[in-house]
Amino acid sequence: MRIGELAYQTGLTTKAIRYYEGIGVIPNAERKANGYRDYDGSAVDRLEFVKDAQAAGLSLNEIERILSLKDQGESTCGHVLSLLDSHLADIDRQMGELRRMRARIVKISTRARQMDPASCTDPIRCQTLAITS
Amino acid sequence: MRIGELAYQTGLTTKAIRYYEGIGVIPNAERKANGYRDYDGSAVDRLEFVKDAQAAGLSLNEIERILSLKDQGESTCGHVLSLLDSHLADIDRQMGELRRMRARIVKISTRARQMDPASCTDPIRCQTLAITS
DNA sequence: CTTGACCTTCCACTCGGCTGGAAGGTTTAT
DNA sequence: ATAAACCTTCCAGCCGAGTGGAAGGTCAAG
Repeated sequence: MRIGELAYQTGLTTKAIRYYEGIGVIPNAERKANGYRDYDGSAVDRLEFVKDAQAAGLSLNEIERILSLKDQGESTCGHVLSLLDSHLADIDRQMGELRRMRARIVKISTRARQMDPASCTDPIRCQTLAITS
Repeated sequence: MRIGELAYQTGLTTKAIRYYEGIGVIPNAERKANGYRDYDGSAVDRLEFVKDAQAAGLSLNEIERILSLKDQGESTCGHVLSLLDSHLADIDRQMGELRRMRARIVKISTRARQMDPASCTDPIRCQTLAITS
């Protein structure tokens, strides 16, 4: 199958597929006599894996690591699972950050809304945002 | 005060301060006879405002909008508050995304751990990540 | 024979928030 | 006199995940 067909089947663009090949997420494609890339069904599987892994929040770099381990025959799902675990920790960290940011904004808003609006015409002087904790 | 002193007082780098000036977040600095930038105390206030607004998750672009309104004398804390509100919505959206991602990873992990490890040596075939919902 | 739909490569650009370095000018201390 | 510690400008590059376009090759249908 040619790259356009593969793109159609996976829902990716041909650009993205070539990009993945360029950065090593998928191996260099076989070529037909005319130079066109030639894929078989396993390419679809591999790209679906890439998509699922991306949807789980893994970067292309992490995905490449998983797949290169696999290509060396060394990978087990254990590797993937430990990567997912560390990703889970990362997500929790990000959520904590967002929660802190949210709390800060709520605090600022609440305080600002309680102020006398007449005395509050300059956002720097009225210190709307000036909360450090 | 020169830019190095301002950087020291605000905890920013001189590079960052010049960058902020370049993109209009802070106004063009006064210059001394030798061409050096010359700041007064209000620059510290303004940069502290920028830092606080950044810590609240606003982009430099949004901060610039707030400050340019303020510089035109049109800004009230009301503007800032409505910006913060829309930011709150944005944070909630991001948190929802992270929650969904987290749930997906937990689901994948749980399922994968229940599989027979012996039959699970290829992350593509064992479909560790193949969850679409 | 030409049109259109494919395919190829390569280079540039996007977003945001800076940082690094080169090449030069100024001030202060020794 | 000279070193160091400032300052100036401008240009380049980083991260990630691609997208856009140019210039050209290939193949099938009408």
